[in-house]
Amino acid sequence: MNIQLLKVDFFTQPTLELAQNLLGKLLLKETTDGLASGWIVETEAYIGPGDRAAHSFGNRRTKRTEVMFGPPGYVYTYVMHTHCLVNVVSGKIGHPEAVLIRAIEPASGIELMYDRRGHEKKEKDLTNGPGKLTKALGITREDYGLPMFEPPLYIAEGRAVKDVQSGPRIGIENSGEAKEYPWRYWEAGNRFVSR
DNA sequence: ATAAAGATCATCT
DNA sequence: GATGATCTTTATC
Repeated sequence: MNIQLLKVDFFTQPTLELAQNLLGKLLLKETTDGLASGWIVETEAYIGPGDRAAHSFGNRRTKRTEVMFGPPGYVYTYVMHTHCLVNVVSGKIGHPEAVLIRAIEPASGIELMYDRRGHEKKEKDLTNGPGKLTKALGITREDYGLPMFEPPLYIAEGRAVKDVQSGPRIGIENSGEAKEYPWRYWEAGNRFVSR
């Protein structure tokens, strides 16, 4: 496989466009155990200032959301229920926007994923959810703030996506009107998409 | 006061 | 049984 890392300016496009263009891209993570990667098949956009569902809502700037205010192309990891979630920071400096990676399709290092997730599981269950893919790839809060265009955690050119669908996001029922925003994108027909 | 970390409970598989 | 942009508690500044 010829891995072609994405250029830095790929991340400078508008968040909603980036969320769509990330589909089909290859997400890679290198650890001491080896390399694991997968194609991104599902994403969600979070635009801080006007998005109640975002941690950076209302330009709330803290040490925790700090990375989202910085330049795009960086990793924003968040721990929830002992599970870890990954985001790709987007928007220019001062704009707390990010794209949540909800699901990927295993590409390489699959054995590694089975070791982390459990050999009895089906391939589909390895990465079809935010908390799942982070565990499968070995992404932890330690990866917070790392650049997404160089090892050990980075994104490269992947496959062309046939059809992109969009719709309301998931798991943010208590976010008021923001829950209606169709900022969730996924590859149509891909079985690795959650739900 | 703010941030990080661990837990609980409803929902889906 | 597993998962999840939450919630509560404790640690740090």
